[in-house]
Amino acid sequence: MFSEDEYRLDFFVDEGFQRKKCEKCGKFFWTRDGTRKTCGDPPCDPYTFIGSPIFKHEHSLDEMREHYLSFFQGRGHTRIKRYPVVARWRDDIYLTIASIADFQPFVTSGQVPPPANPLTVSQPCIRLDDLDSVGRSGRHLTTFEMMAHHVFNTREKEYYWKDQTVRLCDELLVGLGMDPLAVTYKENPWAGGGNAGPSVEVMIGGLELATLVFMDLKAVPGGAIEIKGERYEKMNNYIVDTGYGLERFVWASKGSPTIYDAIFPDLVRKVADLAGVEHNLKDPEYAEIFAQNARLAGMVDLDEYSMKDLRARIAGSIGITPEKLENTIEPMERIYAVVDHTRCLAYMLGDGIIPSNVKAGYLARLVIRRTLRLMKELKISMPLSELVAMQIMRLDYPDWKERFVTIQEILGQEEQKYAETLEKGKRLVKKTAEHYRKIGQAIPLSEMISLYDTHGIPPEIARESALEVGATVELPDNFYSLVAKKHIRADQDEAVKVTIPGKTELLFYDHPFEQLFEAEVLDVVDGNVILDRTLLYPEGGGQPADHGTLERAGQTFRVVDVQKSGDVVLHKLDVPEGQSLPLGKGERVTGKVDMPRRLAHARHHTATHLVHDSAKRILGKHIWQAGAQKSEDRARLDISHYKRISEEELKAIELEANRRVMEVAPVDTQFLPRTEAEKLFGFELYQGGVPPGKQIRVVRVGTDIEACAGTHVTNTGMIGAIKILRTERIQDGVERIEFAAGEAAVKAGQGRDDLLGQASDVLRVPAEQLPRTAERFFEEWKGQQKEIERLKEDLAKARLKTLAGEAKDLNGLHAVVQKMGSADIDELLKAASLLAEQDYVVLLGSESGKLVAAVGRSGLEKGIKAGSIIKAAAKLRGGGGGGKPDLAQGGGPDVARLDEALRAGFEAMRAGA
RNA sequence: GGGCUUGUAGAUCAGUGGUAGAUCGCCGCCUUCGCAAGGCGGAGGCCACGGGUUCGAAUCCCGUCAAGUCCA
Repeated sequence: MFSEDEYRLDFFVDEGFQRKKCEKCGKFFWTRDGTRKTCGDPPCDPYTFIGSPIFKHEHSLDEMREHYLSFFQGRGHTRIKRYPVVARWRDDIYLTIASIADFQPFVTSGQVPPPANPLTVSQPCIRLDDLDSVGRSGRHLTTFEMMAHHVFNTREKEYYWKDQTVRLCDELLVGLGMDPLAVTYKENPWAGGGNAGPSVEVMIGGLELATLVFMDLKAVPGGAIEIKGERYEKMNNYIVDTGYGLERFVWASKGSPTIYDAIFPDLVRKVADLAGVEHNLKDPEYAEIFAQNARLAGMVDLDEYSMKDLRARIAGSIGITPEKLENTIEPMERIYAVVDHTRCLAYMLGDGIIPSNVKAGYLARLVIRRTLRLMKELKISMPLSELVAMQIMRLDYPDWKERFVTIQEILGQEEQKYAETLEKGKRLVKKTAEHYRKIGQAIPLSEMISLYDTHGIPPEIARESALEVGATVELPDNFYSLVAKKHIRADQDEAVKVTIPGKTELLFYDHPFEQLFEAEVLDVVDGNVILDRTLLYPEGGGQPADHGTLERAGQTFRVVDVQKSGDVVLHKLDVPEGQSLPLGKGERVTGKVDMPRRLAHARHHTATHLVHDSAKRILGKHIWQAGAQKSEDRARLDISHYKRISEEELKAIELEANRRVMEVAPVDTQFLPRTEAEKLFGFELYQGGVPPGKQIRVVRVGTDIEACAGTHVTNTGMIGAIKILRTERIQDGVERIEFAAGEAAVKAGQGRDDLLGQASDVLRVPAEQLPRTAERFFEEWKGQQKEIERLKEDLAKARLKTLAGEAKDLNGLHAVVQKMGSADIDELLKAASLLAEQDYVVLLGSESGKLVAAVGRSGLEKGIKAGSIIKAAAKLRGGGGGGKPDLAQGGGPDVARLDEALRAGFEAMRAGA
């Protein structure tokens, strides 16, 4: 917790603010209003701005954003462009959830200077935590713009801190026409993402318009300060992190019943029209329903209160029946949600998320499917892509409009895919429901969970289908929030890295083709040699470690692995287990790089950049690298793409990549300050993940520019050739391309020639005729299989008479026990079953070890079982058998003992009869 | 990254170790002026692929490929 001193600002004193304790929640707040007793935050205070706006003039989103940014620009801040809503520069979150997320982790940690200081930005953010409340509460959104001014102070230079931050905020609000007595600044310690600090919430009319965070603590185990159960200590840099809700500012300026009516009234009207819902806010009684709904929903958390209770309270307070309230409000809730979700999708897809069953793509699919369900409930038949198009058109992003064809295709495909999943699901539910109806039970919850978990059938839809057969299921109100909440955070690698002090000079960047180097042993750690300088490349960026040797006084040691740890490079030597390292501190060694291996890696690495660039040209701008791995004889590149890559596309990519090889284009590498590199080349730099540090290495191969620490050839011609080997779909929305470069490409081609050669040898035709010949052989083979089948049938019929003639009497039954030469199991089965049809008891055996028994009607009546006959007979051949009472088969490896087996079988028949 | 599920006729699916099935669709014949419906008959299956276990595998086990889905 923070003391009062943290919040006692000159500004508050100058302006005559008083610090008070809220009589409802007990929190401290600052106000100019001497009579105020509560903190201003619901539920301590209700919404009062609905119907009576906080600001003097109505503003649209664009107007308010511009007003805000130019306000701060005029007060010494640099306006910067928004970041994408996909947090590609982060590995701990998928989506940009706040403006400060743009600057984490490297700017906030002080490793990298900010793009400007102080700065202002309006950052679109996506949060899916409260997905279920969107549309219902009147205030929740999946997508919002967080307007912000940020300051990154250090011990050396402070721009401004708490006082000026609050002063600017107050000036902005007063400038917009706020009543100075209405605002409260509520004290609220803030913590998140490994940082913490004091903060104030800016409340007016019950609405939280902004949060001003003063981040000056970082999480440290055992730190001196405790907040919300975590230990923290002071940072050397301290950051002003503000967040002003653009949409809330617009809402506050209009005082509309809901935030949705304030920020996109045009689209709400359009979607309402499509759904055939009359939405007339000019009707005071009608508008009051939504206003009251928003006021009361503002007071509660939908997780805690059930919707039903809330509805009853609202209906009571307006004086209408809950039914009327529901009929009025429910369709509009869906319409609001559709408008909100389509804006969310515009941002997600516009910024390049490909829907998938994993990662950020899954979040996109979650929203897509939710929207489709809402549209279906509203009976809107328009394609989803058209609704998203409307959102894109009202935003000023030209590149999105350019990319719309792709977005349209993606959405169309998702819509179709979901329809198929539901269609399949409904059949499955009906079958399941049918089963439980027959045994007179309701469908158990476990079954419903399995339907959702395994087959993706939402419980509402399952219940609907099940109802047609007759079963009910309970469904918690916040089902989807629970799902999304679990999704929002990415995996965080908790592996604690021990940094080893010292620094190894990396020689391979400046001298990529030198083989020999002299070095001194700095240290030996855990069996690894640390040198003061090295030419050996440590594993990283999907490129495996170099191999080579270290030599000392005529003794040579093989280097089998090279890893980077902090600023040092560890060389693992091939030393038998249990033996200590033969090298010691301070010794001089001569190192040598295994050059063929290094070159193979370099070729594959540069080739990876070319294949990536070609894929982008052929498939579209939505292509991002999702991973890559190189080796000596092949490399693989994973790219985001929404459908399988066709043969033609693959060939086009291969050709395009090889054209770049033939152009013999130079490969440029340079170290640039991170912020400058980002400014010059954008986030497309980060294809292979985000490298740490101030300086990043930028590799330019033709039109492809990436941040990359790997070793490359110096021009594309050195690659020689690129041969694409195959593609694989490693996830929905991620395609893997495998290819070989250089010698490996030639060898891969030769390998394929070998396959063709071997196949043509077998069929004795030239390779050109292989497809035709193979097809002919396959067709002929199928025809012959059928012919054989028919012949066996005929053969069995032909033998029937002979076999029947050999029948022996067995207590009034006709028994046939015969050897059938080398007949196979099918022939035996056919003959035996034909005989059984004519009421014989049959046991047939072949020299190949097979036995078949069959029993006709009379035999069955006497209780003779074919299975018992077979078991007795097969036992003699060292095997077993079984089947149904009227037909059984068996056999054993002891093929010679056919006569004995038949005799034993006959005995079993006699015993049964 | 992990879990679960699936792959059988053109389509949808039965088939839990013993001769591969149903429905729809397709073809032919009957009926009709013609069409639909109906009746009769027929074609159509490397049971995804490769191994293993077994006398015997669509079925059990392992692997590969393809697909669906939930979660991190």
